[in-house]
Order: sequence, then C-alpha cells, then structure tokens
Amino acid sequence: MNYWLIKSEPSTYSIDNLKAEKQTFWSGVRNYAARNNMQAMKKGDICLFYHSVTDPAVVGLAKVVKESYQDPTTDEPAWVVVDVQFMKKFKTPVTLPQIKQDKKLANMDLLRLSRLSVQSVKKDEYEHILKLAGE
DNA sequence: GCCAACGTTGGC
DNA sequence: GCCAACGTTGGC
Repeated sequence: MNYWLIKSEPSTYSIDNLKAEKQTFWSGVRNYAARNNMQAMKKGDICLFYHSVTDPAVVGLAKVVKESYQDPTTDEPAWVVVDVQFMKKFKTPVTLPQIKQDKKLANMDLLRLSRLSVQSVKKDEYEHILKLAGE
C-alpha cells in the first residue's frame, strides 16, 4: 500500500466535484515525473487530495480504483490516467502554512517540489496529516 | 498581478 | 550534449 498526493486547482476540479461524481479519471497530467508516479499507483492506494492556488490545503482523500491506462483525452501514448474514487472530505483541511510549520512534514515533496502535481507521500507523513485533520 | 522555480524546447 | 530562452505552475 502506497500513499500519494494529487493536486488540483479547486476552480478546475475540487474535492466537491469528486464527491458529487463519486469517481473520476485523473487526466491532464503532462509532466513525466508526475506521469511516472501515476504509473506506479496500485489499486487500493490512497491519495491525499490537495487544492492548489486558492487556499492551498490537503482537503480530503481519494482511493485508486483503476491503475494507469491511456489518457482518453489525448492520442499521445506518453500520457496516462488513473481512476480515483471519493473517500472523504476533511472537516478540517490541513493548510499549506500548517504543513510548512510542521517539522515532521518539512521534507514533503509538496514543499521541495512545489510544481509536481502527482507526488509520493510517506506512510508517516500520511498518518501525520490525518492526525492534523482530526481524522 | 507578480515572481521564483523548474521543465521543455530549440539552436548550435 | 549544452545551455539560453521561454512557458507554466503555484505561492504570496
């Protein structure tokens, strides 16, 4: 079981969109590092759902329900998507300033590689974020 | 709206 | 294969 963080601008696709839709394919990734992470995702892995730009914060959880396959929004074989299912929306989002202040989370890719849209998260980082969210 | 970081492109 | 120019992302 692995943990990931997937980013979205809430004005484009928010956790509420996912909640309403229940499930979606995660498309639009056009970066090789992010693509490689998606290809490494396994069914049952858990993704932290992160809102970027507007009130940046981890806002909930999604589960990988289908492993990577050709991105249906492009013919280019380089790009893939995964299917993710809504799990939960945090009552208390874990904000970026909170993550920055937390020594345990200081090495997260989120802070080091702020532009990477699909990142791997360590188990202890994941568990710590859940704790901060009060889950 | 600005700007830093960084990935990608293209000239050589 | 290097590196400058450029475009995009995302924090503030």
